[in-house]
Amino acid sequence: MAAKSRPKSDAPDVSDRVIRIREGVTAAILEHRLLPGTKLGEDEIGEIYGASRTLVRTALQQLAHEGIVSIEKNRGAFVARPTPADAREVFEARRLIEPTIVDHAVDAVSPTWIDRLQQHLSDEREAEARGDARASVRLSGDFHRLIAEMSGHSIYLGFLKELIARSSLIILLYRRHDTPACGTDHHAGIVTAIRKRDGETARAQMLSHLNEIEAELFLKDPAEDELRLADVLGA
Amino acid sequence: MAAKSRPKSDAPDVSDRVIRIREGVTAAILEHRLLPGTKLGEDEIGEIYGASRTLVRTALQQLAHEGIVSIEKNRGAFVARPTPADAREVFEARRLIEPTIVDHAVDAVSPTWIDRLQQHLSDEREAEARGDARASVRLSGDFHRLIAEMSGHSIYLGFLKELIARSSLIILLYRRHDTPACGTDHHAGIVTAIRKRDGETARAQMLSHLNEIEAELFLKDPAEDELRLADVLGA
DNA sequence: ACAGGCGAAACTTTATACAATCTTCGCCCA
DNA sequence: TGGGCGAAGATTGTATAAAGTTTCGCCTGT
Repeated sequence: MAAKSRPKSDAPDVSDRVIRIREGVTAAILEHRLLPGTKLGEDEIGEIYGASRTLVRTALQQLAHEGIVSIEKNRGAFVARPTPADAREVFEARRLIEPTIVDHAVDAVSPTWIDRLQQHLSDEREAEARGDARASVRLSGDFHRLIAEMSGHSIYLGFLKELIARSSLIILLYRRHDTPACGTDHHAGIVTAIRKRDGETARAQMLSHLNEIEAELFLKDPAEDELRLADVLGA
Repeated sequence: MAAKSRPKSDAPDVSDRVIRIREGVTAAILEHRLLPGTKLGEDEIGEIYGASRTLVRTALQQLAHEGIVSIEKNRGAFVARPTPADAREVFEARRLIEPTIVDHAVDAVSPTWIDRLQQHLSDEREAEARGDARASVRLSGDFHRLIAEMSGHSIYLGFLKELIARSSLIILLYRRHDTPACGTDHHAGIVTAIRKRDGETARAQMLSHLNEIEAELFLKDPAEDELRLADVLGA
C-alpha cells in the first residue's frame, strides 16, 4: 500500500494512451529518426496511435514543456531546433548537475543497481557492435538517466531527463564529425568508480565525459539573425 | 525585431487566456491564498476566468508539470502537498543551482540591472513595513527569479521557477514559527555583493541564505504512512 | 514576365457534447 | 445501531464539431 496512489513519477495524470504517444515521439526524437524542424501534425500523429487530437495535443504540450518540441501559435508543433546558445546552457547545466547526481548514486550503490548498470553497459556494447546507431544513441542517454534514477532524487531526475533529451537534438545538430557512439568506455569507467564507492573519481569522470561530448560539438556563434536564415535554408 | 518571434520563455505556445489562468492560479498559490490540498475544479476556474474547460485543463497540466499542482486521474487537480522528502530535494537543488546563478548574475551586472534590484529591495521593504504578508511572500520568491533572469540562462531560469514555486508551498507547510518574511536583509547583502562584482561573496551569501530558510523548516520524517493520516486530519 | 492580391484548402484553436468514472447519500439488512 | 449495497449526482476523460488563422495556389493588372 506504499506505492499505490502515486502515479506521480513524471506525468501526474495522463491516460495510458497519452503516455504511449509521448514516449513514442520522444523515442523517435532521441533515436534521431525525427529531425529538428520536422512538423508534427496532430492528425498525422493521432492516426498513427489511434487517438484523437485531444490526446495528441496533451502529449505535444508536455514535450514542449520538456523543450524537445516547439509549438508555434496557429502553426503547429515541430521538433525543436536548439540554438548554439541553448546548447551551451544545456551542457553547462549538465556539468553542474550530473557530478552531484553521480555522487548520490555512489551513496545508493547496491548489488541490484550494479547489476542493472552492468546490464546496461553490455547492452550498449552490443548495440555498438551491431552497428545500430539508433539504439546506441538512445542507450547512451539512458545511461545518464539510469544514474539519475539510482540517485533517488526525483527532481534531479526530472531536470536531467529534459537535459538529456535536448542534448540528443544538440548532438545531432552540431556534432563535428560522425564520431561513433563515443561514450561507452567512459560509461564503463564511471560504473567502476561507482562500484568502488569512489565518489571523487566518479564525479571527475562524469565531468570529463561531459566535457568530451561538448568538445566534439561545433557551436558556431550566430553573428546576427543571419544564422537563422542559414538554418532555414539548410533544412 | 530581436524579441518578436520568441514566445518561448517558459510556456511555448498557449493563447493569452491560458497564460492568464496559469499566472492567476500561480500567484494565488505563491501568495498562500490557495492552500495545499485545495481542489481546483475545472468548471469553477473556467467560470472565474470566463474560459472553457479546454483552456483550464491546459493551464492545470502546465502547473502540474511545474510541480505545484497535482492531478489525480478521474479525481481532478489539487494544489500540491510536497512531502518532507520533496522539500529536502528542492532545497538541495536550490543550494546547487542558485550559487551558480548568482555567479552569472555578477558577470551580467549593469546599471539597469542594479536599478531593478534596488527597486525590488525597496518593494520588499515596503511590503514588509506595510505588513502585507502575501506580497512579502511573493516578492521574496521574485527576488530569486529576478537574479535568475539577470543571469541570462533560460534553462536555469526555468528550473528555478519550478523550485521557487515548490519552495513557497514547502515553507507554508513546514515553517516552524511564523517568522516574518525572513530574507530581506539577506537579499540586500546579496545585491551589495553583486554590485561590487564580488562573485565569491555573492555565492556564499546566497548559500547561507538558503541554509537559513531551510533551517527554519521542521521536516518531520514520516515514520510510515502514519504521517499521511495526520496530514489529512490536519487539513 | 512579374508583382500583388484574392480565395480556397488545411490546419490549429476553442467550445461543446457525450461517455466513463468516482463520490455521495439514502436505504436496507444484520 | 453499524455496515454494506446501490442509485443519483457531480466531475473528469475523450471525441467531435464549429471558429479562426495561416498558407499556398491562381489569377489579374501592369
